[in-house]
Amino acid sequence: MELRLPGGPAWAGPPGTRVGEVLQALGVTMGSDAVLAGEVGGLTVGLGEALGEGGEREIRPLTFADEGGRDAYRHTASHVLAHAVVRLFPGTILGIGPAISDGFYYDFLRSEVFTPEDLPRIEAEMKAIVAADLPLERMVMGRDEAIRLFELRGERFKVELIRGLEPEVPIILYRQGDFVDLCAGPHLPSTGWLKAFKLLSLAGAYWRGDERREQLQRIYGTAYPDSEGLERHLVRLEEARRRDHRVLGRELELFSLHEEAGAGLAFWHPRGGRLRQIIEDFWRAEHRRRGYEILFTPHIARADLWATSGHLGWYKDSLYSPMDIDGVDYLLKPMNCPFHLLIYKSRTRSYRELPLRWGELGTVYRYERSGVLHGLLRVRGFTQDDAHIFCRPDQLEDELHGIVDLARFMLRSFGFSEFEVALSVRDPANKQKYLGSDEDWDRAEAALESALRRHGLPFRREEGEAVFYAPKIDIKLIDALGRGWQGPTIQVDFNLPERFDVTYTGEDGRPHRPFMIHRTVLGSMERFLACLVEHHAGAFPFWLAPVQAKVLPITTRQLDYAGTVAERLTRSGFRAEVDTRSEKIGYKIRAAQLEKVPYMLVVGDREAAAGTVAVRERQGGDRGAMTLEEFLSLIATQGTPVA
RNA sequence: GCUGGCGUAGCUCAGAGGUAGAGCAGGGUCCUCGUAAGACUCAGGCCGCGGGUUCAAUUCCCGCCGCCAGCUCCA
Repeated sequence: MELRLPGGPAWAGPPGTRVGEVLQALGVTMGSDAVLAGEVGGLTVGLGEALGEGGEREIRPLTFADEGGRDAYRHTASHVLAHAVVRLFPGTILGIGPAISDGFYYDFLRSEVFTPEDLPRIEAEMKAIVAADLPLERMVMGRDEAIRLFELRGERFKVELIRGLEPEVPIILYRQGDFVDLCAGPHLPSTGWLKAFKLLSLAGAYWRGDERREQLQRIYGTAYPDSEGLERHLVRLEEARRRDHRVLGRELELFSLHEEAGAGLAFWHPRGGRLRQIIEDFWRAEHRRRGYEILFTPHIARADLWATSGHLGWYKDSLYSPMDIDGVDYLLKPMNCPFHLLIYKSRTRSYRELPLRWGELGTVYRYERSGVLHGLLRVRGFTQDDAHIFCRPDQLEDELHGIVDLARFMLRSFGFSEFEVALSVRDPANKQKYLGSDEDWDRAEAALESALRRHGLPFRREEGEAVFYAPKIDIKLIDALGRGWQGPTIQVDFNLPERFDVTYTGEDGRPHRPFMIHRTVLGSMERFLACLVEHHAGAFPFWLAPVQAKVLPITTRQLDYAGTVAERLTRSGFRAEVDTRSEKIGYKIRAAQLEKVPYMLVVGDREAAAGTVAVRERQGGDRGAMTLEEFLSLIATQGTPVA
């Protein structure tokens, strides 16, 4: 058989040769900081794996920079973790232990609970296993034999896993010393290849993610080929903690949550309120510019309406209990769409008036289980930047294109430039479980896809991910730390137009069913604020900053002048405040800096006499004195976003 | 909802079966100062809520509420 490096030399030899030997013969350097695994015929293979039969194929060396190499590395770390745990805590039953995007975990069943104090002990044991440099031996075993082996060891989850495997799938086990695990691999050749790793946290997790099954204890960790990589990861975690919107939200007085009021209900403070108003004003103006109308609808409606919409059925877990009004049940709205449909139906619609683009900053209430609530990211009452578009089939693609364009424009304006786009479409093998005609689905999916292509946006096509009534586009924002945040969602809805029997009169004088697009750009005001806070680490760009300039008098002598300066700025439409405390200038600067105010205007006797301000930037420091007019023209262009 | 952890002043955190302390923040007085913390002083607490054990509970036990890390789900 013959193997060839991509665009490189070839190797020929007998089947059964190990991947590592082939790579070595081809002059590839292997090791923790070099090549960790290989890829043959599109499959990741461990270096210790013997190559099967096959014609001429490509062999690609994988390092930690490749997903395959990284996963092999971390997956091995998870085995070392499990090995250490069964050594320290005999009788522990193993769940599963995969590599994940930032590290690895392993799930364990054990009657006693792990405590944070156990982690260093387990880590120490892991280091011993690494120091012993135990080779990882890959074994293929008969099904019954494997089941017997794990039954003997009391590993009932492994037995369950094996029983669940398709008969033609080979049962692969990996052994390191006295530790054996069911595992498809691949792995590093030996435990000594692991260099830097750390156990990070403990959590509960259900066996196979099913809450009806046993709850296991999960240990999370991460691993890198060098301590610098691990250190960088830990610094990143620290940075994420530093940006936590729950902490910054309190420190910057943006919002609060109150036990007295109930979990998951947000209170917007004056500073947060300013920010929200700026966002909403910008949102409304941009929507009007793009042909949207703004609607306002109630917060409650008769339960019948939610029966018509179908929410009472398939959405009932998210609804709050009805309230009785004059003997009729009313529900708090979980969505705005039925209301917009009522407005649509308030009179007959002509093909001439389509598309209708109707937006609403609509506050909705959805029950969320207590355990999932999280700051402003997951709440029970929130304001969506919702809109519904009713259009003719021939307008669908342009409308979708326009929405994507609006979404990008808005997000760029708020400082986001990186996105991850997913297009969720039908499962082609299972078409009957979806509402709506084949033709409509094809049209909608094609229109969604072409809207993305026209924008040149790279996207992942996810078959079978669409909900039963709508294909959709989901756009994730990537923040300053590379984390993803759910942003715009665009759905073509095949359910509600039918249920509400909405129509328009076509050129032919006959009723036609319009397409209904459901979309949000920011998601919800609450979640978007959280996202903005974390993305900017609380240091909002000038146009969003709740306080744009803080006037800092050197002594109380300049209080009057400082007041004049602030007033002048306020009258020019900026948000300015004076620090009137009797403190030294260093103290006031520090305070303003911690408040993350973009501009500090220091005014002493010199400035008061000359009618100037000494400008200090949040980043960049002292910019020297300038007249108030000069400062106003400096900030004049910063009052609006630059998309 | 489940598992584990946590809940003491606005914030960060000490403390202990005999009913509480620090730093920062806040108020006051003094200082009037030139680019990241001036001095002194005052006030601030149903020790999350309810029940139990005890002579005595904020401390121990139980329940509830809330928060944190996850599981699951979603805007």
